[in-house]
Amino acid sequence: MLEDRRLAVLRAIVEDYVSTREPVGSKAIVERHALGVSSATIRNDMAFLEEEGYIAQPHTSAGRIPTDFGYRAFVDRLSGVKPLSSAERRAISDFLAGAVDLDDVMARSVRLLAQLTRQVALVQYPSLVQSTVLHIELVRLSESRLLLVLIADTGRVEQRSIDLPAAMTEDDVTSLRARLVASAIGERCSDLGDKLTPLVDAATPELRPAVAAVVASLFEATADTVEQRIVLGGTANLARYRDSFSISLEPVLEALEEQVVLLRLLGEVSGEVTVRIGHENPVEDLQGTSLVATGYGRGDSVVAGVGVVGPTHMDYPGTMASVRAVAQYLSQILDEN
Amino acid sequence: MLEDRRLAVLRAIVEDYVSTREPVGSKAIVERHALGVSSATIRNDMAFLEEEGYIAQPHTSAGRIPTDFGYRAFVDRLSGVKPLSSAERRAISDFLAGAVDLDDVMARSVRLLAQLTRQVALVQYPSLVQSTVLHIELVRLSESRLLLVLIADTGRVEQRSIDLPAAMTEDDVTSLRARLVASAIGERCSDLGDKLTPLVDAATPELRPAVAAVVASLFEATADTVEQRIVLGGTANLARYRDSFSISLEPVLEALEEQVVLLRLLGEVSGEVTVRIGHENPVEDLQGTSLVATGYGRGDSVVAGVGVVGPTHMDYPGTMASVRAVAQYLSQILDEN
DNA sequence: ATTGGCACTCGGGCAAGGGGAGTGCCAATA
DNA sequence: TATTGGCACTCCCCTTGCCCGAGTGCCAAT
Repeated sequence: MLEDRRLAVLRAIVEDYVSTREPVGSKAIVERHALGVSSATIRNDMAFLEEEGYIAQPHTSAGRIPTDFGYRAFVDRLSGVKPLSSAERRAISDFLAGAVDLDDVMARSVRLLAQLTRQVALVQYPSLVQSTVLHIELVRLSESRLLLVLIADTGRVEQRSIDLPAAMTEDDVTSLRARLVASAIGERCSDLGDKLTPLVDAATPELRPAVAAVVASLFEATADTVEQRIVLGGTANLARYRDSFSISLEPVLEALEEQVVLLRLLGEVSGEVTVRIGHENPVEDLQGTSLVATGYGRGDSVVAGVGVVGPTHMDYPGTMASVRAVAQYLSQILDEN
Repeated sequence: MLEDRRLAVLRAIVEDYVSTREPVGSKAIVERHALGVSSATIRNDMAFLEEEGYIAQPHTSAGRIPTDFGYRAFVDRLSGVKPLSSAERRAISDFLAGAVDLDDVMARSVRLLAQLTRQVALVQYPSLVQSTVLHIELVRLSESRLLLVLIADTGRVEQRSIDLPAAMTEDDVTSLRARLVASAIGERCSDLGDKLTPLVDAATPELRPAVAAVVASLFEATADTVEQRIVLGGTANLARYRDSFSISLEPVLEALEEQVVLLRLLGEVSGEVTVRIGHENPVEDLQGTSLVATGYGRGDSVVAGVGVVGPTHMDYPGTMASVRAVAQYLSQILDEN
């Protein structure tokens, strides 16, 4: 009861601060939220909430702002599910329906998510490790150079050009291609190692180095350290929050340009929407920001992540709804292929 | 003689302003540049330069800053060629040498250029229109879906999935693939139209719609309106210039996220390094910035552009040198393939 | 054409002061 | 015990006024 009202006060502070970006005073709460008590009571509650670490004062005689801990409580216990309007849902499906290939799907998604949330959006390409091989193609560029193309069932296409240790004839290439196709198609990319090493051993001595080079290249292309790609968009939205980040936004922009950092951010997504608030963030330069992310994939398996980075004082319910919705549509598109 | 000194004064103003980012006064010029005249003389020259529109005063009793027109004169008549240090050249070639495929080359180039110039870098993928077809692959995803893969000699790989109007058997696909390969390989992508329409007419009546769909998709993939891709990097560098842009940097970031805008910027590059200063810029939101760009390609033909966007008070000689150098290395890499 | 001298202008920095929002505490009350 | 009105207090922030100095434009002299 009393506890309930205190949480209601916390909710009011979070909501008001998110929308106005200014410290919230006891009087403002009484005016904007019908809590049925006086501002003095609110003040008592606020003193309590501050003691517990949910809120803080920028300086004496200013209103309160939520701490990271306060946002955490808000997200965990106070924010209901905020369904998207049907117009928004329509916009999403329309927007993604027109995509012609995977690159296009990724580009459109990131743009869409940035628009919906008005924040920086991240979308990860489906992981190769989780995919199966749909097709492998070898193209002979010259007598000692090959182009290797790997097509995965998730729509990803990887290419590598290979400098051969020894010349190969067109016939050599054709036969190798046939053998690769026979051994690899339908297999998981992560299993390619086991499936393809026999090919090297089975090759004639003079071709063995060349075959080894091709298999190694295929390996390399599917190794989980390199194969990850993340696109990001909506960085312009950061500029709108220029003064919201205690520090300047340069380190934030810098961090977001590092693929490694982005991978860490989206590395641990699951089927649920995950929220990392401020200091909970593993990346130091992003500890003034929050991350809302989730995974998408075919059926149950998560093949990649999608998410949003923004100021800690973001609209969590709305952002979570948008991220979840985009992830659902991405899963759906993947299923259709 | 007198004219010469006035230009020297302009050069001094541009150089000092670029390095300090503060209005340059007559006394400062006398101190930092050995022009052999007094500050009063410089003042007279400055009054003249201001009248001619080369420089301006932010307010009475402040130093002068160059106008766009002043920068233009500086670039056209005053800036010598600033050769890169051999260390820089080495860094460039080392940096680009490790790339495994075209995507990697593009990603590394943009990163490199952003680092060298400490500004926002743009690199355009080689245009398909200018390329020839190296290989075409058709993969049968299901009985009514195909994946089309087009490999160009510039290293570009385009993919499209196609919903067929009618089912095709594996044999149908194999034979169509053979015919496509026979007609298209070695041709310019822009000529594909002429070369492939006969295939549609030659197809059996029941397959004709399917063949038409494939050819249309191939068309679409090589149409010059869609096929352009530009990567950009180093946006964090914009934040360092936060206050340099008269306006805020949000519109700049926004403009840079529009592919259409980037295409306009790099659309008219030639073999020479081109500089667009402030208002000379065709994109309204970027009229507070300058563009330094050039083309790269195999031999004489320009297949794509590369460039840098930064504040008008940038180090033009240095930036031009970096852009030119990166373009040269890109051309070289293209040649090797 | 160049120079030294001089009056003038204007922006930015600094201190002082008032207004106001918001707080904490206390005594009174249901 | 929880709530409330009242009140004194604190500090931020905006405004005002002021001075300083950098930089200019002009002029008379060379």
